[in-house]
Order: sequence, then structure tokens, then C-alpha cells
Amino acid sequence: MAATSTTATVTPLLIHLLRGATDHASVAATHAKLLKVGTASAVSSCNHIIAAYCRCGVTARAHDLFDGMPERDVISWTALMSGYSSTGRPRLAVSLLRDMSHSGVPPNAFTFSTAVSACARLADAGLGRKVHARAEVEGYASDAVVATALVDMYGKAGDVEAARAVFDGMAAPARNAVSWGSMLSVYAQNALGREAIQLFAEFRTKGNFMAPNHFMLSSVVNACAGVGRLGVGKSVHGTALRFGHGCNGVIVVALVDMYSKCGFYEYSRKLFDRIEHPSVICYTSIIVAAAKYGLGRCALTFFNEMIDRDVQPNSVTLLGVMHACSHSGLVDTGLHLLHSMQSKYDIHPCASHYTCAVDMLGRAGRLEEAFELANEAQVEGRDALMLWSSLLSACRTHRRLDLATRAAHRVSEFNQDVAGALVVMSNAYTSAGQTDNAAAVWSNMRRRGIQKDPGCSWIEIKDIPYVFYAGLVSPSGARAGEVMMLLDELEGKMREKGYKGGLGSSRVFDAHEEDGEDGKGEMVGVHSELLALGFGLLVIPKGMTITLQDGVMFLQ
DNA sequence: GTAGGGTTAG
Repeated sequence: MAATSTTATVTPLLIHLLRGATDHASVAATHAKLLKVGTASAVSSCNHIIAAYCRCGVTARAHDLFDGMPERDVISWTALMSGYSSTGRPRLAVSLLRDMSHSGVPPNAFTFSTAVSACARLADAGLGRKVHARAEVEGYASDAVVATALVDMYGKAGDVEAARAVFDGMAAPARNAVSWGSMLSVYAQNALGREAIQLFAEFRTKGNFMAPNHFMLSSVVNACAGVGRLGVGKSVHGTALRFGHGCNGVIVVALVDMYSKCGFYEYSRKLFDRIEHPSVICYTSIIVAAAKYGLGRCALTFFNEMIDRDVQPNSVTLLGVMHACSHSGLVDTGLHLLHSMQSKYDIHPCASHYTCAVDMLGRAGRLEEAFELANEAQVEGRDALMLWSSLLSACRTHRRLDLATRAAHRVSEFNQDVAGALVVMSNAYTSAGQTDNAAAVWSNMRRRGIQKDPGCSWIEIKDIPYVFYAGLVSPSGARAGEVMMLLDELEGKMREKGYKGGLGSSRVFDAHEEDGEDGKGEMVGVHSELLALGFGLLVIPKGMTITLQDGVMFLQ
């Protein structure tokens, strides 16, 4: 009798302990006590223990326990599934969905949302569609959480239309702040900033007066950064302040990033300076911003400051600092970072760090060293394509046809999307006066059916986009002759001032008065950005600012 | 006991 009452009072206490446990040792200790008391084998106890092991990442123990259960309910299956999904084995999580059906336990809404989120982690729309179909058959697809997970899954898998279809299919009451936020981030993550901004406006008018939360606000700010909409970004900044999210770390980071991408480094700097304890991401963000503005030494100061303040840098931070070095000609500092990041910060240099370093050496004209490093780097697949393509461009810029040929050879080994590299190679031959070889590259491309999508840029003037394609100087009605004359004139002026010509991306120009630039190499053919910029310079009022960003132009 | 969204790079 005494034993029974002890069991009855002790078990809930132990379960409570399990819920709060975050490390393997304490979960195992509590598990042992439950075994002693004799209540560890009840289905509900087992579920708690499984969940606890999963929470601290010990899925193997959880699975052992699961295997030993005489019967399992939907929670046992879902808990294990969730454990695998959140510890980097989402495919295994999805396969449990099939197993549980075979064992006669029907899934519920929790199970489907877990399975869908595992598909999201895999970014596998094919698998996601299968799970979606099953949820539909079982009647759970209209559940708010399942539907929101589906929106997120399709978005992460790049199928924006499917995400929107699920979102549109949700009944109005089922659309809560999370589902709006999820759809918003789908647009933001898929580089559809305009759509994200539009959806946010829709939310403000049709969202039943729901208050925007920090998830949504950071997505919208991010969208504004992506499309250079400073005006909207500022107003969202105001909204964030009004709703008390002005101090939210994630929003502040997004704002720092947005202002710098919209051409206002000073605002980024001001915001950053007000942050008391900047996170790694905050530091990374301001370092990247400084790098973009050619403030290499400033970026290094931020980096040293974060190290002094015991903020551990990550792989992205190091890449940002290296970019800063690259864009400010601090080549040896950048190389030193590459070689010391493992020992100093315990960060293993990956393909992007090597690509950045190779690009840095290439820009500086240290092509032999760049080759040596590129050969040393153990890089494969698409990463290798990027690395060698970047080196190829540098060879062309520095008119080293011999090395360009070698780089082009390496690029062709990857047999992937080599069109861009072949165009660079053909341009390299043209620059060297070897027009026959240039023509041979083109005919080779035609024979192999390789096509290069023409680069395209556009400029928005009074909400009308004017689109320009690389090399095509006659967009309908867009004053082609004048554009070309203006570009020639500008290029001439740049040469007079000693610039080697060429215009980079992410630079701010004042209309009719162009800032200096450190780009190298000369114009071969006509870049689409230049066409759009030239057109903009002709038609927009003097003194207005044009921001160039990855081939898109904005007026402010 | 099991479920949904956000920030940094290229």
C-alpha cells in the first residue's frame, strides 16, 4: 500500500523533472528512477522519456526505448519523428510516417505537421507533395498548423505557387499571424521582395487588425533589402517601433542589413552603435555592410572588437571579413585569415572561403598564387565551378590568356552550367585579338546546344520597369543611340581620371555625376547594368540617387 | 508527451 502511494506521488514529479531536463545525463538519471519506481513502462511515461532523449539529441536511446514498447500510440511515433527531424535526419522522420501506418496507428495533425516540416528541412517538394496528399486524404490538410507547415515546406522547396495555393486555400479564421508570416517569408526567401511587400500591405488591411509580430516584420525588412525599397523599409521600421519591436535583435539585424543594401551605410552604423551586446549575426551584418562600402579597415576593427568581447565568429563572419579584405586590397590580411581560421577560431575553411581568397588574389593580379590555392582547395561540384569561373574571369581581366585557357579547362571538367565561363573565355580571346578562337568557342557552344541566358537589368521610373539585355543596344523606344554615346563619354572620363573602366555592382551613383569605382578590365560588349544605368542617367532628374544592386536599379 | 514562421554570405 505504502509502495503504491509512493509511486503515485513520485511519478508526476519525475515526469516534471524529465520535461525540464536538457542534457543526456539528467534524462538518463530520471529514466533510471522511473524504472526503479516501476512506472517507466507505461505508454505515457515512455513517451515522455522518448521526447526527453530526443530533446537532448540522443535519438538512438529514444529509438531503443521505442522499439522495446509493447504498444505505441500516435504520440510515441510523432515524438520520435520530431526527434529525427530536428537532429538532422529528416528523411528518416518521414519514413516513420509509412511505418506507423503499417503498424496500424493512424497519424493525427501533429504527425502531419511534423512530417511536413521534415520535408521542409529536406527542401524536397516531391516528398512533401506525397505527405500533403496523404494529409488531404486523412482530412488534416486544412488544419491551420498543417497548412502553415505546408506553406513553409513548398516555399523552402522553391515552389512558391504551391505555397501560395495552400495559403489561399486556408479559411480566413485559420489564417493567423504565423500563417501570414510563413507566406511572407516564402516570398522573402525566394527573392520575391515585391510580392512580400504587397502581401504585408494586404495583411495590414485584411488581416483582421492582427498586430504584426517580429517574425513578419523581419521578413518584410529583409524583402525591402532584397529589392532596395528604402521607403517601405523605413516605414516598416516605424511600424516595428510602434509595435514595440524596435529592440528585437532579429529585426535590428534585418534593418542594419536593409539600410546598408539600400545605400545608407550611415543608418546601419547608427543602428548598430546603439546595440549594447551585438550578436555574431549583428557583427557579421555590419562587417558585410562595411565590406560592401569598401571600408575594409573598418570591417577589421569590428572583427577585432567582437573577438575582444568574446563573441565567437562563425563561418559567415569569416567570409565577410575576407570579402572586406578582398574589396579593400588587404590581400595578405585576407590570406592570413584563411590560413588561421581553423587554429584561431575553430572554423574549417570551406569552398566559399577558398573561392573568396582565389578571387582576392585574382583581383590583385596574383594569378599564379591564385592558381596554386585553387589547386590546393579540396572543392567539388558546383563549388568548384564557381571557384574556377572566378579565376577565369580574373585571368581575362588581367589579360593572361595562357592562364585563362587553363582555368577554362578546369571549368569544363565539371560539365555543369558552363555557359557563363565559355562566354568569359570567348571574351578573353576577343580581348587578346584572337577573334577566330572567340568564334570557335561560340560555334562549339552552338554545336553542344549550350545557351547563355542574356544578363538582364531593369530600371524603374515612375513604377514602369524598363528592361535591358546584355549586348542589345536597341530596346524599343529607349533612346539607344543616346545611351551608348553617354556611356562612351563616361568611360572616357573614367579613363582620364585613371580608372581602368568597368562598373561593379552594389554601388551608389549620383545622377550625372558618377563616383569612382575600383572595377577592373574594359567593356567587352555592353553590360546590361550599364545600359539600364545609362538610360536612367538620361531620363531621371539631376541629383536623384540611383542604387545599383545585383543588376537591378533603384531610384531614391 | 508530439506541431507552424524570422536575422548574417555568394
